[in-house]
Amino acid sequence: MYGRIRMSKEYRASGTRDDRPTGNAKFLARRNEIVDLAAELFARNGYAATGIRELGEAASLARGALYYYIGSKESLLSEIHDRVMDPLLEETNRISGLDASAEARIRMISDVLLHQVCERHDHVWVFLHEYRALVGERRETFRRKRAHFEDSLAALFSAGVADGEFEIDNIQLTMLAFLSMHNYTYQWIRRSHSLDPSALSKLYCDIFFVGVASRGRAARG
Amino acid sequence: MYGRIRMSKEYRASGTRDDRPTGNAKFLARRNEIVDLAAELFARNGYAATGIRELGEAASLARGALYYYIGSKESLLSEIHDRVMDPLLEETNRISGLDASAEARIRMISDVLLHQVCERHDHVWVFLHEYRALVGERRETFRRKRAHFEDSLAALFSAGVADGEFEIDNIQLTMLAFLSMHNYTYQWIRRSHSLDPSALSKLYCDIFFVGVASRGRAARG
Amino acid sequence: MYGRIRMSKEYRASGTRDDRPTGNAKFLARRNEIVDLAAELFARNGYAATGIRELGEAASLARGALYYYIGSKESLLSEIHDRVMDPLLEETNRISGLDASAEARIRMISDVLLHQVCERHDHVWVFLHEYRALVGERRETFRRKRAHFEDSLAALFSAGVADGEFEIDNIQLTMLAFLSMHNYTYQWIRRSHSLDPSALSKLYCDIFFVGVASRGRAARG
Amino acid sequence: MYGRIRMSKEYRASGTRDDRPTGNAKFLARRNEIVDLAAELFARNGYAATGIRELGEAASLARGALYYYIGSKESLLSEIHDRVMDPLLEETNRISGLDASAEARIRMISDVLLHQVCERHDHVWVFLHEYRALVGERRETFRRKRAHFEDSLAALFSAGVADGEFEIDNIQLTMLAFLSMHNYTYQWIRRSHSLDPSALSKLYCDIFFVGVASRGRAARG
DNA sequence: TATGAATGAGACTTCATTCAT
DNA sequence: GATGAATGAAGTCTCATTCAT
Repeated sequence: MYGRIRMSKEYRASGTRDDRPTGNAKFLARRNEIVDLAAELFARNGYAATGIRELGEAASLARGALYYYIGSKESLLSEIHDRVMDPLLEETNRISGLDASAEARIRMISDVLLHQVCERHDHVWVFLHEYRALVGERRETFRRKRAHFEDSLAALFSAGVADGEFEIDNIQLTMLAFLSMHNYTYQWIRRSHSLDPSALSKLYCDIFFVGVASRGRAARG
Repeated sequence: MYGRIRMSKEYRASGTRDDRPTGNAKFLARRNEIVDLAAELFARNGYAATGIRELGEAASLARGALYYYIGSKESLLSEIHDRVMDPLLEETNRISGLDASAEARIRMISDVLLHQVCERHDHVWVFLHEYRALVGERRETFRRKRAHFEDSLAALFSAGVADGEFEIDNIQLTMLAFLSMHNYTYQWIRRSHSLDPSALSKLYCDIFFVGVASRGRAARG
Repeated sequence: MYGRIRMSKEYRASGTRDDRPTGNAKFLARRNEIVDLAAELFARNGYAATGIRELGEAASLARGALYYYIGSKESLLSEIHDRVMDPLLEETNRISGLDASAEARIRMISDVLLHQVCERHDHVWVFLHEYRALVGERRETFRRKRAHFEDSLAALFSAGVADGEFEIDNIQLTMLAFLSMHNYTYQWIRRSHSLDPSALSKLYCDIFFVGVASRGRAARG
Repeated sequence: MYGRIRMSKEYRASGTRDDRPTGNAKFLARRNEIVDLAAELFARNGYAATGIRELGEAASLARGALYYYIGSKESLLSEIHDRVMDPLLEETNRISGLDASAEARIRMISDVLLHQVCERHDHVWVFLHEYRALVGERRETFRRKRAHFEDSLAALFSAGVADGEFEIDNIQLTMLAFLSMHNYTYQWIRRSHSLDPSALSKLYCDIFFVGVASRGRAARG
């Protein structure tokens, strides 16, 4: 809240360069650790409720030193978003281009999604739960990437309809239903469940494509 | 020369009572308005980011007067939770006891859920998104109610399996899949969609019971 | 603190009369009860820490009605002071004028003091502990009365010296020592001690006039 | 868009540590100054009536920076208490163990007490007047120390009786009379009196052991 | 007589962030 | 690379008091 009013270093003079050694390997390694820690704390306690002091303590770093690495609290949040969104988009693009049935490709994306949810649970939590704390340009960038992902997914459903694989009235809503089922998973899954993401993906997709009603399955035997 | 020592309500000697006229109709009406306003602001800006001052301005009430009505910020949050959870539990209990097929009863609950999501969108947003800001006893109460709801839902799926209506391997996960699809809806639905909740419920349930794959539907005629 | 800045009714327009029926018997009786309650609460929790709300609850009176009786929080404090100081001064004046030895008269004042401390413990606590919360004219009035009392007491010690009863180097300090011993008693005495004030007075005065050393007493047989 | 959720230190997850460098010399020196200032303000205006803002102004420190040093207002009060009680207990223990008559040792304690009252008047005022503002564990700790001190003093009076030095009926009450006389001194003494604490101690003790009555002294001459 | 609703100042405290060293 | 000290705005909440009804 404060950071929005006071002009932070990162917004200072457009065009001036940050003096942080963004290319240095040791710097990046340490920064990575800090982002991981931040994701953990933000996921556990919430972004707003997690103080910079707390993060410093977790990283065994005084507040001043911490800022050397992070720039600002919000840039940390932003980085966590990128770490989820960027690999997801890459995979989605790759899968979309594969020569496979729409269902097969959607199943692959489901698998990717749930692997992320399970294996990078902290990051995904922050990504799905705290995105509204991003403001300005960062928010817009994130919104665009998200829209791109949803469009790709919707395109696969469209393709399935075009190929006669699916019978769908409302592509957009169906895509959102699919995504909802996957996304909300971050709320109740815990690593301790030691749930196999691929098994969960199969469960979701079986429901989505075939349903749970017996006569349906039986008839299809 | 002399000042005051503040004593928070939490520490006030037991036996002292709040002077708010909890039974008065006008008081309750005004309080209702304020809770509605709070739900709107919490949903739009987030619970943590919404200040009491902001709420006071929205209610055209000085801060002191505001507290006359609300008790505390967290009690406001708690009330919003109750307003979602209590009717939901009541309906769920009623529906669970009906003499109807498991599928029919689950479809009814889906309908209730989505009506809430659409028509009390602000409250539901707060309920689903900000529950972790509750602490202590309030949090525990809420957790219990939520577990009770999930158990009721799981019981219906179990009943469906017992009656041969459904083929389900993992009741708990299937219930969670069903709930995930519904719950996450609060994230993307907007009243402006002017979406019919019942139609959306039907869409979700058709997917859930029959799936979207064409051959499935075809086979079933 | 607030009352010092905002102009309260009692200070409003000099010359205008308060519209409280100060002569009405029922009014005065109720007011008396309230002052007693206030003394109890102020003594137990401290003046600053006792809220008007608390007092209202103790009196089963809404805040508005309470103000009808009390005028202001500080006027309550002032009244408690008067209830201790005024009888004390009266008694002191009476005793000072008696035809008796200085020691005898001082012993009588000691007795009066300790009866007050024990029997009006709440009022005395407030009187001795919270006098600094009085401001302006009230404070000055109180200070004057107190000085008058101390002067009367010092006069008795002087008389004792003049009569050859006492051997004292510093009258003022000796008077203060005497008063200190008595006054501080409010800190540790409790009604539950069911201590006889007269016995305590005798104990104090015996110490003060004869001391506790054995050879002294022995020598005096 | 997003704000913070405040978490008070009291509720912070155990394991997190304060970031105040409690071992640093410069930090401690500055802290000392602030505690001294606080004692002065608390003594002059009362604990409840002294605001943190006021203290900050006196220390030429913004409120945020002030909290860096003090932790909380009550911890300041607590520290002031310790600064009085701890040396007092230490001295009392030392003196109690000396090989001297009970009267001699009691006179030493009287001397220590009055030196504190005169030379650390602000601290002692706060200690004797505002102790009830301590709550919870702090209050209990303080109460225990105080009881320990009183027990030590009572033990000396007992020893005096056992050795035939004193004639005392009620040890406890006599000890309290002695203490009352000393403690209440904080109320009327001012540094401006430039009173010699040792002289005052002698005055008190002479009264206490021998009394002020002439025939007593004469008889003992 | 009594009440409920309102006021607005001010209480203590925490926050993200900066900067000289 | 790192630290400790500082900032100042904003946070939630309580207070004594008033006044129309």
